[in-house]
Amino acid sequence: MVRSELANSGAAPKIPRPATLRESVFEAILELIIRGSLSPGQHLAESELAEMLGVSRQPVREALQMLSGEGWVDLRPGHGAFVHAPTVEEADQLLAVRTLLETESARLAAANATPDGVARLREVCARGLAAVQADDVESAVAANSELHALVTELSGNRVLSELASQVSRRVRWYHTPVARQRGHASWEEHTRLIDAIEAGDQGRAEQIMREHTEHTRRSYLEQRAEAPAEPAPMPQRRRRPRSLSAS
Amino acid sequence: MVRSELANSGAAPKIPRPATLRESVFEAILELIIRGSLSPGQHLAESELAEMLGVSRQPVREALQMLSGEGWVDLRPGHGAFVHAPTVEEADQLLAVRTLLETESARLAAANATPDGVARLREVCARGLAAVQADDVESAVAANSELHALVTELSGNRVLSELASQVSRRVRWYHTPVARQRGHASWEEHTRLIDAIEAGDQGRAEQIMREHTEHTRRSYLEQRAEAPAEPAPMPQRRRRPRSLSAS
DNA sequence: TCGCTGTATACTGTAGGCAGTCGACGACAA
DNA sequence: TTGTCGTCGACTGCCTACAGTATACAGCGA
Repeated sequence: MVRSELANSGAAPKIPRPATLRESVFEAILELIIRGSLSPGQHLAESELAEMLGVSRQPVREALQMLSGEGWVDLRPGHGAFVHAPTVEEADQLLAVRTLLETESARLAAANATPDGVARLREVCARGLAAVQADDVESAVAANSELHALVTELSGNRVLSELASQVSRRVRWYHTPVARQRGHASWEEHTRLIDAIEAGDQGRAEQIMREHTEHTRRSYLEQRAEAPAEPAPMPQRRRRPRSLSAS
Repeated sequence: MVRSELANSGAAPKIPRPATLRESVFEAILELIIRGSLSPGQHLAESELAEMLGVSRQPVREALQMLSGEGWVDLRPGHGAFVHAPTVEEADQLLAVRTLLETESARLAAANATPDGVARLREVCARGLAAVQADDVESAVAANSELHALVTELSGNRVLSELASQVSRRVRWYHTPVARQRGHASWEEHTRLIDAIEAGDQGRAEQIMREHTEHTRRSYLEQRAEAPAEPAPMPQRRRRPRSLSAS
């Protein structure tokens, strides 16, 4: 049977359709989480998601497990899946780990830098700067992720790179509002970082990356201290409001 | 229907039966991988595993995905699961990441040390030393894992702790032979580490842990340089030898 | 009015089965 | 002999269905 294009009904974002259904579902749900259509703590009923996306429960189950593996949802056996509700403490710890991983990545990238790698860094950096100047926050955030991922890749340690990417993806979830504030300053730091990498100066690259990520971390915490957190991350399990989309 | 105790036929290790079937299956397969009953690169047919463990394919599928999330098996869509075959390079990178994570853990543990935490460390350390003196390698390795896990836990950063544990579990896979060599020296380092943590000396704790893990890493690499690696990690997909157990 | 118990409901966990697809092997042609 | 095509087998991906279980609500008794 030809697959029915993941029924783009309602809030379900359309997707380019990767290899398997479970991957499509994975990305669809992740998109819903990142966009905020599914709020933290919300219960995700398999059958509901399945119906909404036009597939059976099986690929939904598998997608939820993939999401659980990356920390996006919590799986309580016998109770189902819940959108992960990160506490301030956890976010802080996550950002600390990110600093650790990316700092080491920067150091290694400086140690192993190639002209080609540096050129790629500069290209992404230019794109990011352009986005900031055009006030295009979304593109700027995307470029930021790309740049950091590239640095980890250039570290030459694939295990480190994958771990860092995974952590960074989660960080990105609550990163957008911060990016809005910092804009230019952040990209100026990026430029200095690339200079250090190009010069092969491990110590400086390390130092810049540490300050950079720590700066982001502080910004996040301050911002969150003002806006005193989400609407109580308690396990919501209402008698289904008949629609998943908003909440 | 009452579950039939995961048919302990053949090489399948018996298990205490956790909450769900997929977790049981997860642990059973993991055990088989760690013990070497399933060799790196080997193709894992779902139906075969299912039959062997006395369950249907569904929980096997889900267990395989969990294993894939932790890097134990590779999932090639449309082709199934293969026992992950780590190259020397990957193992080296993994050990490097482990050094990074555990070094930071040690520093934080020293910063946040409590008398209770230190007491727990000493207890595990004593057990490890006893095991080494009794020439009980398996217990020594287990105690070693436990000790390192405890250090990360005492760091106070749960994200870091989980990440480190995950990495360490994978390291442990090829750790046993190394442990055999180092024995005493390793536990002497542990003792000094605990002293540093107790004293709250972050720099020293960090330093000791770095040297300790780097030492392990070098030992592993030397050892693997001698015994020139596994029997060619190529995707084996033979016409099923009618039994999974050995190879 | 408050607490407990029984019942109904909805959801998860698991089983079994079907269809599509990938790879291997053998036959045929150059 | 070598390269190509067709057939066969096996396995994965997905779907449907059933059983078990936890939760919520209503009714009952104190």
